[in-house]
Amino acid sequence: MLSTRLPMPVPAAEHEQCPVTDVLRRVGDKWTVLVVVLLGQRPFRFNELQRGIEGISQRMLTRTLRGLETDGLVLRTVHPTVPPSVEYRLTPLGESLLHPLSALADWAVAHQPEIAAARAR
Amino acid sequence: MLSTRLPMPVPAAEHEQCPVTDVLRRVGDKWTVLVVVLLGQRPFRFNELQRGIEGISQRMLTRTLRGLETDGLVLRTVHPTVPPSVEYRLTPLGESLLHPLSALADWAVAHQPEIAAARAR
DNA sequence: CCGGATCCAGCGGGATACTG
DNA sequence: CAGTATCCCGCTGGATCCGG
Repeated sequence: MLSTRLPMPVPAAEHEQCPVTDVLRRVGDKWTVLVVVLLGQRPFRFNELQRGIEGISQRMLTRTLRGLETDGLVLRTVHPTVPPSVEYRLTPLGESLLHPLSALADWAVAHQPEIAAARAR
Repeated sequence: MLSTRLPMPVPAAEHEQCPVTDVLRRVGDKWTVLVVVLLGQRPFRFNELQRGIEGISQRMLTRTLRGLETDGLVLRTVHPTVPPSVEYRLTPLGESLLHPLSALADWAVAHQPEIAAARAR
């Protein structure tokens, strides 16, 4: 996709709505990764998730889950009981994201000391 | 790190300054990935980079490069010529980031159709 | 050529209160 | 229980001008 010499500029159209940047910005927000990791363990109910993540507000948990649901990474199932209970689980697509995500997570953990050392300077 | 049953909430201290989230937010910003990918090809000079990325402003290119430099991912070399020329290149740490990054990029490209389809609904 | 300084619009994200 | 509706604030990122 990108030539080795790059004589021409990367056109805006190519990175303005680039799927890579798109995914990275989604995953780069404050809570998404944490939610995905938790749902990677097992399905969760809404309040269960909120109790599971210290510091997240109802609003942000809702927004995060809606975003993941919109992208087809999370499946939302409403059980019409009283009181209602809603279950969230990763879709196969969501589970497939866990692999490259944990690869980057491993990199982050492995090189954390180098990054910290660089920042100290 | 995370138990399989999660009886206790993920403490805020564990994700407030988590190295994984830290890296993801850095990489999730608007221009960083693009710059890293370009520098993964060969060293670049400042204006050369700016011409190479359509739409980036001087300010944002500077900020992006400073951030990468601070984290030890990019090396900045000033050649004291007139006019001055500054060369940017990836450090070994920066190059090592390319691998997990491209893994996630590959995932994004591969599943782009599924995500687009999910969003359409 | 390579920035720094300043100003400003937009969005991410938190707190709180209310509802089916 | 599982949200929605408001309000508000800080930070990201863009535009512009200035300086070594």
